[in-house]
Amino acid sequence: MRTLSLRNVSAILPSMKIASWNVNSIKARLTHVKDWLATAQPDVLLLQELKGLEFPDMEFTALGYHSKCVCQKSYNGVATLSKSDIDVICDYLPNPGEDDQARYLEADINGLRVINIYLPNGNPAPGEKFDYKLGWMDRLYARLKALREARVPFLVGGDFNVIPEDRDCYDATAWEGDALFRPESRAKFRALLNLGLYDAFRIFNSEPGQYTFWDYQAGRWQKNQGIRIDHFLCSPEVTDRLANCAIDRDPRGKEKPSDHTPVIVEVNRP
DNA sequence: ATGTCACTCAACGAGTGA
Repeated sequence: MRTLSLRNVSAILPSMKIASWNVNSIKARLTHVKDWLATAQPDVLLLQELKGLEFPDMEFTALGYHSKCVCQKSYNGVATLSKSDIDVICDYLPNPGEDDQARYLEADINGLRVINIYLPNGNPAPGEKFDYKLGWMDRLYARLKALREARVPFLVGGDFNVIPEDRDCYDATAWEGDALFRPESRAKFRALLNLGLYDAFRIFNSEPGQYTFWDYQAGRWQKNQGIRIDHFLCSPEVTDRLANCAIDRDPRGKEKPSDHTPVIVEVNRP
């Protein structure tokens, strides 16, 4: 009798499901997140905008998830949940300066480098906050460039607070001048792509009207007047392993929802 | 549509950020 090689065993395992979700307060959204984990069953979930120092890690342990978080009082905050061990590489954007805000968590999970980001909003623009956003994007660029040069297969997911193209916005005119849509922000987003990264969603979907965020105000959700600002960018090695990328609109339609909804990628095992 | 939601301080609402 022949024994399966490790490679063959690996090949028959299901793909790894990795999701990202800006929850706009983990305290306010705990039930939503637990319910979604139970139905969607992702292997990894990247959370952004936790908005507090307390992170309910035991709630997720009870559901079979390890967790690592970077927290800050009142604002920002990111956490990575995973069914497998999380080996934290860095909990701040390392280069070429240091972060005073909780927006970055880089970790190895199942041999894959998974980076969770909450990119600064940057409004009002122009101004100090917009400058901070652009500087943060420069530092992200430097970090991802280093990973590319070191040939580290990775994916970076999270709330990028950037509308990449006109088709990612219900009304380009309405968003003109906004920090999420300004040419400077979009140019820096394209610079990330020019490192050789791929926008996972656009590998599998080309239609307009596909959004991840709808403002609470003015019935934007009911009218599907949203923007696509939550993304997964993948290095070429990971892009070659992509099985799918999709937006799950369901959580946005629940009672007391976050203004964002999850994005999910499926990555085949190597 | 000046439209909502969540945070904090200190309060029973105002200011801030998204």
